[in-house]
Amino acid sequence: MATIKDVAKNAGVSIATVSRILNKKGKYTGETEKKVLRIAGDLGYTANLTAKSLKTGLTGTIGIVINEFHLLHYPLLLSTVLNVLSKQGFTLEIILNARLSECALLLSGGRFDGLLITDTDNDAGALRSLIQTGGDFVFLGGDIDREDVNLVEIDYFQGGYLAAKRLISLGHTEILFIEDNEDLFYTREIKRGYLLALDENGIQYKEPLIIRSGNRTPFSREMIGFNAVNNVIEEAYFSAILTTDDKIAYGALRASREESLKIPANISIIGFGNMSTSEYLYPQLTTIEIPVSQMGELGAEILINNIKRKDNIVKRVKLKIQLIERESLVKKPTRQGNVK
Amino acid sequence: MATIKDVAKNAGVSIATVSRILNKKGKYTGETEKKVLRIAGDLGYTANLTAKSLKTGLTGTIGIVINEFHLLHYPLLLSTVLNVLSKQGFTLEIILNARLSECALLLSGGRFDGLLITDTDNDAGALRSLIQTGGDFVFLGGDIDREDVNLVEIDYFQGGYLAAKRLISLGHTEILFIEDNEDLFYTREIKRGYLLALDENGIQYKEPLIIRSGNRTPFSREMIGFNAVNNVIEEAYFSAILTTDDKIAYGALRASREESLKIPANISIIGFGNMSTSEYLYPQLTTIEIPVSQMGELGAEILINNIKRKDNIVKRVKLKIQLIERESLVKKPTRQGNVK
DNA sequence: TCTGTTTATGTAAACGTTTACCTTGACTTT
DNA sequence: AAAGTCAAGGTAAACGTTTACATAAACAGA
Repeated sequence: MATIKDVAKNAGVSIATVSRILNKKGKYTGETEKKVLRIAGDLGYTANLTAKSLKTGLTGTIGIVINEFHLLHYPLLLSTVLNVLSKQGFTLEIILNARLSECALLLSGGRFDGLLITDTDNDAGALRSLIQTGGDFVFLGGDIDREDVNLVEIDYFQGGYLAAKRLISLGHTEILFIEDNEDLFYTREIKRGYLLALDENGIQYKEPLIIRSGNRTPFSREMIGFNAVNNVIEEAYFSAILTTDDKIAYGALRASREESLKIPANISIIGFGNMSTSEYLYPQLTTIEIPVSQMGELGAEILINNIKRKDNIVKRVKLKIQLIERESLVKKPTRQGNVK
Repeated sequence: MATIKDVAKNAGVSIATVSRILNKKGKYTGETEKKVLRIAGDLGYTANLTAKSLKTGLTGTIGIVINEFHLLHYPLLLSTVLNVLSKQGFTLEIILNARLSECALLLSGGRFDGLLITDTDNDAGALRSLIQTGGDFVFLGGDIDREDVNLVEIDYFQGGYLAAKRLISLGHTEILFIEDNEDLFYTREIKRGYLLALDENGIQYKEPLIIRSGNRTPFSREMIGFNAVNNVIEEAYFSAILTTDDKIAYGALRASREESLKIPANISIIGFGNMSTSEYLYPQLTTIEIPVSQMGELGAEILINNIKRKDNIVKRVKLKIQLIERESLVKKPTRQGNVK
């Protein structure tokens, strides 16, 4: 591998001159420039980015910490973040399954100019040492208590609340709630919204109507929804289903159909996440749209601004959520009992 | 930021000793070890990985080049690659939209120990200079002519062939083929398989039955499928649909239903990719399963072996593909004409 | 007591860059 | 012609590590 030294020697100039020409900095004649560039080309010289980073203290790399990579919205999040970053000349490195307590090490390890942190654990001590590093980072969603860190979050609570309220306004009072991994912050938030809507409307929460799937279930999300409906339908009546993931809704839909229930005539259903396919489903799935692209874009922009301009104003954004009404949502049927 | 020098000074030892203790290499007493570790902790010392990389020539980072990030299977590919790599102590950096000609620079830039390259362009010159870097890389799929590079690929051709053959065996002769971006290698391969199956069975290919979506369509994949059916159904009869993506199939399914066609009674449909939700669709979608996890796993393992053991045996794997038969596939209906 | 071996630690070079500062020579100004 | 300015390019330190080699002390064997 040719180094700047080799180029300098072959061109008969000092390495300083080569560096200046390659970085287009400082003064040099067109003649030496041509010579150096030719030699560099002949030798197949490529600058060693590690050495450059060591000297300049900049790597051009952003790390993104992700723990639940299987989650519905991460592909979209990643791709929007990547787009913003690559336009600004940064690259993205994915850090899988890192606790918040490891983030301080990551940030001070010199490999990243900044960190995007998703769905992390709420660990006050770890957060404190992360702040102490003096490095730049932005949380994308998550259960963060402190007010003095950058955070772009999604109002999941509002999503659960809106969805449940809409169902109630259509006359539904027995609403089956099928939740995802209960360790996840967003799952808890959606449930909180659902329960508040019930409470505000004087609806008593009935026992088997909340399905917890446990935090490390071996089942797919679709299977969670499928099983939930199959299990509950024998035990209790419900006229609507609220889920924390479109995929759960797909499973619930299938199970309902297999019980010969007509959707949405017998059971209305609301998903979460608005997968691109949900609009084409039969029936088209009513769902909560979460502004994942916006979160990624904003987060990446805030981070880059912090890195480049070092403006230290803390940015906090809470993004609103939208209910997309489609075919799977109708008024509560007048007949009682799960019709077979 | 505390450096190894600070630790050495504070502990009253040389930086060599600190380095030895921190890396558990060479000899030292338990006493100095304790002292050094305490000081390092007090100072909040973290090793600078950039400096370490410069010295050792190893970064512990693998780059993965991805151009069509929106493709169905990349999330799964990424997550399996990440799993293999993180178990071996490597991290993954995503490089978006890099032509093959840029890969040589990436590999010799010193930032990566190796490169995984997906869906790249077929550029013989670029490939030659990539090989010349002497660095390690593995292609994951793609249109690679040369036999002397590592390649894990999926037999898309076989997928298209199998699917079409199965449709033909069920009596279908008018098969609507809806394809994705025709710039993509896998799209071309699937079509090649489809055409061979037609040919082998003496079926004349009929004009409007191949839908090309152009290479930079602004439409979603679902919309491509939806539009295709809507446009062709007025012009020509078909009893089966073959697509290059499950999402296209979702759109085609929806459009067929809106034309009051019963699926699969009137039209059989086969997707590509086996999305997790496709099993729960109504009707359950028959589809081609592509071994994406296996490709990622194998590719990552081959790359790591090359990096660690420097065994230079070229590895070439072509992974077989499987037809998953589900409800959306039946015999050709006896009645002619698109029934409304 | 001398020699040889082992152990713990220090010294300094090296990895490949960037850049502050210095030198040289040419050109301008008076 | 002296002094000043400027352009072009060189010198060498620095970034934070690792590690080959050197050194010194301790100890063993004779």
